[in-house]
Amino acid sequence: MANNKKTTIHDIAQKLNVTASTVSRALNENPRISENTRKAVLKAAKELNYEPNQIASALRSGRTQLIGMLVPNINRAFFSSIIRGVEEVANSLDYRVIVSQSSEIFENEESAVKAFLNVRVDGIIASIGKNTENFDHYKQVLDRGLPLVLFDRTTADLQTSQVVIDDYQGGYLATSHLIAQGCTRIAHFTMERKIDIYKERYRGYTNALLDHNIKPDENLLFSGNLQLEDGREHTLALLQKNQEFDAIFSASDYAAMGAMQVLKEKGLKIPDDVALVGFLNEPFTSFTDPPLTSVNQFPIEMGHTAANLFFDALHAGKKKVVPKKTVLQPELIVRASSLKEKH
Amino acid sequence: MANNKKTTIHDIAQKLNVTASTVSRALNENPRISENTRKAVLKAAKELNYEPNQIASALRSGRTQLIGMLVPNINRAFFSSIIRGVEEVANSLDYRVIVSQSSEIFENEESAVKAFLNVRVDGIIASIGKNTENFDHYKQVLDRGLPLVLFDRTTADLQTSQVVIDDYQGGYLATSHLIAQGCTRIAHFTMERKIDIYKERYRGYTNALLDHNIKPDENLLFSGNLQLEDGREHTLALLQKNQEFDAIFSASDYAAMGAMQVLKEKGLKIPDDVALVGFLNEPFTSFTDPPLTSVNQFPIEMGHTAANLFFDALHAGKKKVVPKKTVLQPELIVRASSLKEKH
DNA sequence: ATTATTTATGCAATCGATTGCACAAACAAA
DNA sequence: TTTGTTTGTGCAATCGATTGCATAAATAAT
Repeated sequence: MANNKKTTIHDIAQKLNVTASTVSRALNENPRISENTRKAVLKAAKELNYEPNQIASALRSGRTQLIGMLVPNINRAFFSSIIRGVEEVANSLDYRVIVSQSSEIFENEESAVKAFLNVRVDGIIASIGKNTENFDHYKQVLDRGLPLVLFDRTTADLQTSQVVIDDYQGGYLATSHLIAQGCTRIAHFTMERKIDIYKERYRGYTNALLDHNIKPDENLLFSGNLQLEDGREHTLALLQKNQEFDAIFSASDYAAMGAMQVLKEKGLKIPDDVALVGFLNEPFTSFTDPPLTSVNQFPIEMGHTAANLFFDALHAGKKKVVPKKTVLQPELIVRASSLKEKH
Repeated sequence: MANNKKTTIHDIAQKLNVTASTVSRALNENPRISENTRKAVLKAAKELNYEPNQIASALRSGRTQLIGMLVPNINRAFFSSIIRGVEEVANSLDYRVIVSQSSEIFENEESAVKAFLNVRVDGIIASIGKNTENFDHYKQVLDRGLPLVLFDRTTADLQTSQVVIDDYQGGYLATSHLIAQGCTRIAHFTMERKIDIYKERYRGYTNALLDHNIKPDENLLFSGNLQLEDGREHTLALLQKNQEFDAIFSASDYAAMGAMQVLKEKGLKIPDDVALVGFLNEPFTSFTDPPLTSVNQFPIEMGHTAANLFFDALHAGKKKVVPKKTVLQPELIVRASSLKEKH
């Protein structure tokens, strides 16, 4: 049973007294092959335990059925969920996903893209690193006529399809919700970056305030890295400056978590003294005490969308289509950290 | 600048009036090539902006520099961290990782392995699905002489390298710690599966009790799916049965989280009334209130180890080496949920 | 100076499938 | 019957790099 040599289309051809071309066409459902030979080929293929060599196929056809996927960090819930989403769609279409991470390091990003091109992936789905300002490696992808889809962290410098969530709307939803809970002095934790996402969340926050006739107060605005420690520091600063505040909207769940810790340490009640809203809907948000209200970005859906955009571009082929930009609507997941008793 | 046609070794060869063989050898640092031509080739390659076509190389050489990696779920912290670990080692050696998930469905596992073989990966690193009992697809991998490394969820049915953590030791550490905190009535949440890992944790639990002259009590043992809801149910059952207990060691953080919720709802103090220890060290464990003591499995290290075992097997080549089994030692991360004041 | 060895390169087959073009056979139209 | 189409296969080149074997040139040994 253990055929040591893998069987090729030539073996099938020989067995049936036809040529490899015929076998190849039969296997690829080419309409020019008669029903009889097609069946015979399929039967022989099964008997000989034939498995196609995708490498050989790829070399000749130029199609590897591989997608290169680049994320900043594989083991961040948001990104791993997006990978999952992409993988689901890709596998169902018999494509495979090669994953690399940049770890937010520009050189890694460059070399990963180069490696993808060397293995001749059929295209790339990527999220740009935080510190990336040069996009030549991505332009090479486009120059080769390969599909490139950017997600979450994108740039206007590249004319290509992208999928993002409506960060503005996320910020607006979160802030409006806090206002609806009766909060008027709402602090905001943000990050200053090239990336637009934080600016958008901030803009949503500001506009929500203005729409409800609340004047934004610079004293309530804090900029940092949005890690847990940053959240702690911002909150301590708020308390020490003796700033009056009754809510915090953090552009990241981690910083919100830091705030929660400090507030509890200081004996403040959440949400009654200070209501709290984060962003990302990290898995841990439902396990904190109180559970943390947050903005869901639907990462798996985002992965599906990215994959679909990818295949749209792939099937469009050479006829350059107008790049599509899909904006997903976020959802505010209200939990106890911001839900006050009726007032 | 935009060379539309990619340059090949033939272009380089032509430019230098040598043959493609020479160019190939020069690029692969074959010692039979003179220093001069090597340099000339390298220079010309750079000038012509040459990028190797790995597909062509793979077809001829039989080496794709691709590793197929199969996990139950990409977006589980434990697995995504292992992927990260594998990826770090692989990329540093110029290998790429193709990721697929089985979602614990046997058919997916089978077809993923088959797909890996079709793209001619150089080997596979995998964690077996919960319900997998037939290992023929993995045997095919071994039959082809390809390296196969199993991690975390393995089986004795396959003669191949594997890396696991010492689940027994994890269970023993956790339980001993609770005993050291003065607990004597320690409940255990486990799961009944083909997989050994839960049995081992349970065995560690039992032996730790026995070693401290505590008689295991069947009334304190609960079996389920170890999800949050299971933890809630088990805890409610404990309370309703009016079982005396002063600690819970759950084989999963999620079930431990369920226990924490119920205990708090019932007004019990953690750890003073009931001390709590989980397993996995999920990211959320440091964010609960109180933070949850848990057993760290070092997933990134596990990924590194799996990758190293993979490359060991790969370099060993045909000369079948004895499969290695690496057992990583887990670490108990003590947090407030189990740390009592001095007593 | 002649033979033996080493060094550097070329030749041509090969990996396994795909595909444009040619062509024979079968069938339809006139 | 003759010409025109359609249908089903074969031929042979091709994708781009690798590699066993042969060989010319350079060097060492006798």
